[in-house]
Amino acid sequence: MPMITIKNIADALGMAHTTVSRALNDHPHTSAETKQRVRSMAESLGYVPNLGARTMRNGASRIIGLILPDIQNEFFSAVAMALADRCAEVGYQLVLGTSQDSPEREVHHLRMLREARARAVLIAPCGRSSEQARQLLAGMSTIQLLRHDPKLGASGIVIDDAVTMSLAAEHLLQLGHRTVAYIGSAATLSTGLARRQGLHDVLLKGGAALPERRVRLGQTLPEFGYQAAKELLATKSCPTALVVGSSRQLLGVMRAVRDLGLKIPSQLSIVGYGDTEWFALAAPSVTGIALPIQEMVELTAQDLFTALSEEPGTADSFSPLLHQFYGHLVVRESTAALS
Amino acid sequence: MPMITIKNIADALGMAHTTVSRALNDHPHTSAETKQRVRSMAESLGYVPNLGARTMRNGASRIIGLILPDIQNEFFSAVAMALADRCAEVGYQLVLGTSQDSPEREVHHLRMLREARARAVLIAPCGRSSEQARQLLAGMSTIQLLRHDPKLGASGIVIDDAVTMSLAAEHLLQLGHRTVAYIGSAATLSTGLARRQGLHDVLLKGGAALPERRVRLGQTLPEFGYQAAKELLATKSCPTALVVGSSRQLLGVMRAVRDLGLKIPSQLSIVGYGDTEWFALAAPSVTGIALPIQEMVELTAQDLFTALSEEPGTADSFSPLLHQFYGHLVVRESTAALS
DNA sequence: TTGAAAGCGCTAACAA
DNA sequence: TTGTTAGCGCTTTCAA
Repeated sequence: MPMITIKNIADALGMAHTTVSRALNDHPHTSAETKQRVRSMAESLGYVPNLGARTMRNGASRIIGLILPDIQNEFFSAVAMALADRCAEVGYQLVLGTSQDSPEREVHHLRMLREARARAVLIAPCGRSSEQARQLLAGMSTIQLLRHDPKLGASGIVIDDAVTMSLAAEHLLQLGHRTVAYIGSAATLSTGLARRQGLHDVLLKGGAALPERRVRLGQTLPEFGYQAAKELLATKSCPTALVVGSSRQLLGVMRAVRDLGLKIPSQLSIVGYGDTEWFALAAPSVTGIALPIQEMVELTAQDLFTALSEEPGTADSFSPLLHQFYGHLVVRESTAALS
Repeated sequence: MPMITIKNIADALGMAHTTVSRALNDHPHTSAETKQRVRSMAESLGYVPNLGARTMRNGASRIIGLILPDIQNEFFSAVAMALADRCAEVGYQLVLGTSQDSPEREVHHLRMLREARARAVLIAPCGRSSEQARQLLAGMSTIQLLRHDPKLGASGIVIDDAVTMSLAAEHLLQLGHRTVAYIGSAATLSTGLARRQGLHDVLLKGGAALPERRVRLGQTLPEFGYQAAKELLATKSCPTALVVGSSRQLLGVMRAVRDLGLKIPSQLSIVGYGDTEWFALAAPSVTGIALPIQEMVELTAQDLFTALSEEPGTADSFSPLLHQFYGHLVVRESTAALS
């Protein structure tokens, strides 16, 4: 089955292929009759335009790149879902790449996107982005998402993790906790750093230190949470409260707590970062910090369209702001006053 | 910042652009010295190949299309994640489209993929795929995934939902349940139909009918599960067991059960389809049917590469089989013998 | 081993 | 309103 081109249509209709092109693109100076004839012929021949040719001609494709560390994370998958919808609505295609927090993978995807002449790139930087990544990004309209790396540009749509995480600290201080532990994502991520910092600072001010030995940072996987929780909770100086910076890690933590036979919240209070659907169903239900995902996605889509409506040449000029969002605490059964 | 082309490189080096092309593509009949000179010049000029031009020239792109109903579903997001990795490994780009179970959206994505001359398409059909979708798919290497629509081709990688769901029926019969209700996905989906059928047939054989009035089919969203559960459990002839065909719906069901103040499992046994991570953490923990997601993804990737290694012209000839997988029951606290 | 020429499908000037 | 010509960047003949 050979691909039909505008030339085939032109031949079949005995006209020039440029006329066909104009008719298909609804060019103003074209007779209504021609348009009609061309379109029905295109239809009956099964014509499918060649995006590659169009891209070459126009110098830009209709591809939007989305680079996320991971797409199992409900946070990221919500973003991917919403953006996929929005892109389709305006006739763009979404190319998805997962970096798995690896700078090499990140740069690979950026390179491919550049090769495809992507119209814009949405990226949650891996935290150790290479110089090459910076250069590649510099040539494309970029929106940083959920995570922010100043090296890659000023603009971004993020959560103020320090302030948001401090809600957990205040909540626990209020309940009388003074020995708090933390499990979270690696310090190489902007989020990992800020969350820990926010927790640390407020706890300290409240007279509760967060020493290294009660902190475990690592991959946002259930497995890491499990290991870290086992380590932290097996010590003699067992903390009275535990904050977990990633809902994926929290899954593992809950399993560990169950294995260790710890009673929540009487023996240990737990606060999770995020507010995944299962938090309310867990035994006991988990106190979490709800994040305004929908609002962030909304703004991202808006920024994206602003970027798309600008000249393809002027990269990164559309939105030089860092938008900060804030979460709110949702208290459930997993936290209680220190008895 | 203008885009560098092979012509620019050629000019800078005083050679023909064809030589540059050959050097960059590691063509056999090219001197090692030329290759070296060309490559370092390409590097220093910041050359980025134009995929559009290459696509036009070759008649095929390096794009893989992935069309899923939804990507929040852990089932689908696991697939998307794994495939994104695999595609990147072999230098392909993954274009993600979400159909939201709408035939129109589905056909839109297929059309765009065809326009982009996608090398292959992986699709979980929406269940009411249009004739146009069939035609578009016929021109591309296709692998049906997780769901199967015979209209769109014989091959596919799916779960034998009827047999797998019958595990739930057997389990409940064994526990003495005879009044079972079912909440699941729409009958337009191959999965929706098969799951209900599998449950129905085995229950009937065991002397427990599954009448219409104890069945609610609809969208795989928590909200639908919530409503459906409220309806089913508020009746006088309240069932003693409830099977839920979608883990997303189950989230809503659990909320409804909690709102209604029903005791699980003493007043109601619950079996979920799938075995999401939170099943083990819920209160009470949920009996589920674990599905071999990883194995399926593995096979999908394998089939995909077979397809890629074949001639671009010969669509759909690579894997004319329907691979069926089976789940297994994981018994937890939410099911108990009828007292 | 390299160069010259042609053409992939499309659109934008310009001419008719 | 339509046709002619040219060129986007690349690879593949074919010739040198």
